[in-house]
Amino acid sequence: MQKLDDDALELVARYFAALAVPVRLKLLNALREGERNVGELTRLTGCTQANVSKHLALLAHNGLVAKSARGTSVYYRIGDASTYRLCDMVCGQIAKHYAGKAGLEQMFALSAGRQRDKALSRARR
Amino acid sequence: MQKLDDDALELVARYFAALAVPVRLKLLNALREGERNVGELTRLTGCTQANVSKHLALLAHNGLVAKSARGTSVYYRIGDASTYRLCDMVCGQIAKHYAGKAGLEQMFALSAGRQRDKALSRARR
DNA sequence: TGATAATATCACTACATAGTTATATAGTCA
DNA sequence: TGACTATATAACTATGTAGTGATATTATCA
Repeated sequence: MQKLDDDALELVARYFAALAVPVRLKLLNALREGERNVGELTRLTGCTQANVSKHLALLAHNGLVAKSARGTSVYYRIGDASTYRLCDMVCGQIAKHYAGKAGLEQMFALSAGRQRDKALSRARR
Repeated sequence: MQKLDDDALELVARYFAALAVPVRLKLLNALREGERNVGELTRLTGCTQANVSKHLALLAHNGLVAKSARGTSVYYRIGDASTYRLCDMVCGQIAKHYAGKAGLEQMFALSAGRQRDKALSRARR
C-alpha cells in the first residue's frame, strides 16, 4: 500500500512535470484554437523542429495531447479538455499570490478568455 | 506583450514545477490533515531534515504553503485550498488515462477522500 | 523508382536541481 | 551565560532533461 502510494505520487509528479516547461505550455496554448501540425507549431514557438517534436512526444506520452497523421504531416490536438481548467486554476492562484504587482491579472486573463471555451467545446467531445 | 506573455508562462511553469516532485506532493499530502512542524514532516517523509527544509522553502516561495514559527519550531500549513483541487484533478486525469490498469482508480481515491474536505474547510478561511 | 518534404530519433552539451553532510542560526530553559 | 533543540543554509555530487545539429524514417508525387 505504501508502495502503491509512492507509485501514484510518481505518476502525478510526472504529469505536473509535463506542464512545468514554458515551451510546452506555449504548445498547449497554441492548441487552444484547434489542432496544428508540427511545422506550424515549430513556427509558432520559434524553437527547432527537433525540440518541438520531443516536447510533443512527451506531452503525448502523458496523455496531454493526441496526434493523428495525415499525409506527411502529423496533427496534434489537446488530449483532455480539463487540461486548460488546470492551467487556468494555476493562473488564478498565481494572480492571487502576486496580487498588487501591476497588471499581472490582465497578463493571465489572456489565457483564460473566450478562446478557451471555443477550444473546450471542441475538445470535450 | 509577447514579453509579458513569456513571463506569465514562466511563472505558471514554475508553479507546476513546484508540484512535479514526489516528495513535495507527499509533504502537501501530509498537510491535508492540518499544520505540522518540520520535525514531524521529516519523520513522515523519511527524508533528511535538510532536504525537507529545502522543499518546504520552495513550496513557501511559490505560495503553496505558509509557515509560522512557534517556539523553536516552525509550523507549515497549506497556503491555498485550491491546491488540492488541482492535485485531485490530475489524479482523475491520470486514472482516466490509465483506465484498465487494475486498481489504479482506488490508488488515487486515497488522496481525494474525506480528508480533503476537512482540510479544505480549514484552509478556506 | 528517385526526389522532395515532414516528422522522429540520435548523440551530444549545458544547466538546473534533488539529495547529502556539515555547519550556522535562532529560540528555550537550566 | 551555556547546553540543548529545531530549523535553515552552504558546499558539493549526481542525475535528469532542455536544447542543438545531424541523420533516419516515412509519405507523397513526378
